[in-house]
Amino acid sequence: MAKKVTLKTIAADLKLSVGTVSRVLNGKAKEFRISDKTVKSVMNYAKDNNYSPNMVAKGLRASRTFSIGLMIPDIANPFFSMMAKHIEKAASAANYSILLVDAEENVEKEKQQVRNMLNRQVDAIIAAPVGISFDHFKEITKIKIPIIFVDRYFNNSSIPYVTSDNFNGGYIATKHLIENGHQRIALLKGDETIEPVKERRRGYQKAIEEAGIFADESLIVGVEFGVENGFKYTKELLQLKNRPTAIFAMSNLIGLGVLQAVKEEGLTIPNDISLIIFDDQPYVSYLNPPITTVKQNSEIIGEYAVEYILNRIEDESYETDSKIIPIKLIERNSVCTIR
Amino acid sequence: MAKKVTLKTIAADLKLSVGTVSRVLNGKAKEFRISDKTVKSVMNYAKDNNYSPNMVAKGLRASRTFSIGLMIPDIANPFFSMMAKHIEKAASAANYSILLVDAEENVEKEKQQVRNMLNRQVDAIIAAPVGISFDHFKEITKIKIPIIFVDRYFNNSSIPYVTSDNFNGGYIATKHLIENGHQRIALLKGDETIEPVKERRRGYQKAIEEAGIFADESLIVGVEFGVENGFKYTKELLQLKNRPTAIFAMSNLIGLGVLQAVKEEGLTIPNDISLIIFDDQPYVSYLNPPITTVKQNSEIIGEYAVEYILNRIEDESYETDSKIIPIKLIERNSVCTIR
DNA sequence: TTAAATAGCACAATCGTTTGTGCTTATACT
DNA sequence: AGTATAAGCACAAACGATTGTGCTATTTAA
Repeated sequence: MAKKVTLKTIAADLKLSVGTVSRVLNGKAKEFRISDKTVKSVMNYAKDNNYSPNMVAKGLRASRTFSIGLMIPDIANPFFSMMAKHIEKAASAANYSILLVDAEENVEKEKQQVRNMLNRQVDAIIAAPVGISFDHFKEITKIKIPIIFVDRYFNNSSIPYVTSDNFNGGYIATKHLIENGHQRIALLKGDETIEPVKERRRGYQKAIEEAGIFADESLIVGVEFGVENGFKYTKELLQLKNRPTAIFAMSNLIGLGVLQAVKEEGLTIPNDISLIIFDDQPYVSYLNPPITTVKQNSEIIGEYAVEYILNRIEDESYETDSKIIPIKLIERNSVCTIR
Repeated sequence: MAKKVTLKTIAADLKLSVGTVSRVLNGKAKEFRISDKTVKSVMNYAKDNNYSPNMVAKGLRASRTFSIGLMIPDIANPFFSMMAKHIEKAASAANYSILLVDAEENVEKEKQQVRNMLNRQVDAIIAAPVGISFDHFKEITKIKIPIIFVDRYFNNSSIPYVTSDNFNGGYIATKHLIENGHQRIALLKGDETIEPVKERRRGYQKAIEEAGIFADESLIVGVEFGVENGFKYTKELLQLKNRPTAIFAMSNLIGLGVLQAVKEEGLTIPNDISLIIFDDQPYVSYLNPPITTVKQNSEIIGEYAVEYILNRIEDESYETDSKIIPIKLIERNSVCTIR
């Protein structure tokens, strides 16, 4: 139990004042004309006993902790864990640490933990919010700490966000299906209080309209992003007398549910039914068949988020518009051409 | 910019001393015989202005931050993100926060960030270490803060760990293959400086020996946990004049690489070659074919780790043996029976 | 030779808490 | 009436760092 070496212990051992030691260690020796001899001795002592500053003391004094709160609805979702990875990478490169919270898609935990983050004096918050309500996030802006939403966001809020081009994603996926002759295209969506879900749906609908296809509302189903949701509604869709020829799944998890249901029904993709999944994951190219997806760029999203945060921390008046990151259609073999 | 409400501001407004306010807020009013009137006024003021304590000040004073450092080699790996989820859940339930670092499988970053965690005065560390060296972790024990390894660990260290029953995992997977008539079973492994890799290999070898099968060393290949590694070595295995009839892949990512290579070679699983993957993931049952896997229980691993940490924090003398969590063979359709 | 300038530090306040000790005033006891 | 006892607080130190100001001794200038 080597006794902690602090400025105080250094000062005592060297018979200096803690102020002097602090200045030396912060490279302010010249500025305060500390003698070279003193500088040397402090430096050596620090190296030898490998002193390193107590960040919480520093944080208290500076009201600045060099930490960023990261609020994620489900860190086990590969989309989010990928994003988290890039956020952590960018943050640590700038000497910031990440305080991670998994909100478990639960608004109450989210509220409570946002509070906790503030009590811990994080310098900023990056969040993929869970639900509808965001009063707890508004409070943050009042306290004047930077915040940005990633992936999910709120339209009726002035808090900036970075997200994928969800509208275009919905549009090109649907259009791709239409160009391959599909007319009855099911949309298996998530919770529609979530903006990206609305956007993807808008894109879907625009493509349908443009093509002059009958917009059958009964083909638009689903209530959340999970596997079960995808499974359950696909089952229902497949019972329809006038069954869809293609399904557009709004998340990788929903896509997994679709796969299972289709399989259980003894059907095969793409022969019996085509499928496009929103969100590309490493494993989808190994599925049977490899699935055509809309690929989001979580790296860019993460990097942009911390870039914004960092700028905002340095300059309170720094402002940007929210950012929409382009998506890409990755064609594989889950879409068949009709007629 | 509502001015921060602190003990000081409360004390000033109520014309009390900060000490008194602190005691009231910490429920020590009786003990220090603070009058009911004072208690009421402080409580009300606190509610109305929703005071909540500055955790960094608290942390400085108490040398206790209620935070746990979580060091993960690759948070985007679904196995780790799942584990992280459970760790965060258990920790936050106990009012601890998680400081997350993605070491990027890089020992240097790991070292540096362990240091950072200590500077930030985390109360404990949970780590899935990256590599061979662990001097930076030994230092931790000297500082007397609790630490536990998860998944990966070091045998020649007294630091406790929770991990899967890797030996048995390797054993039953290989045995399952043998029972299905396989004699030439390839082992596609990760970096062998990692203990779990050694264990899985030992299990594999025991099964081979027990069965009295020729142990062909040329069937044991691979150097790390990534997709490319799985791809590259599978290609090589498939070039062999006397090709293996089965592959046992040591990680989900290696498994993906195997899949790709097998596909590129125009072969199919399980007809041309059988496959078992160590580590079950949600998507594997949707692969073509669904893959037989060895399932690890990341939930238990995560929960046990924080349980240990918490006990250790409360009681310095608390000790447990390292824990080996049972694994399970999940049979699907990637193993064919020979003869 | 004396005043001014500079070198080289020490001192103390501060950030927001917690906690040991001490100081009044009021009540109780004899 | 005089002294314990207790009630109800205030004061101040401490955690580890940063930073504005002040103090002393030496050097320089006049």
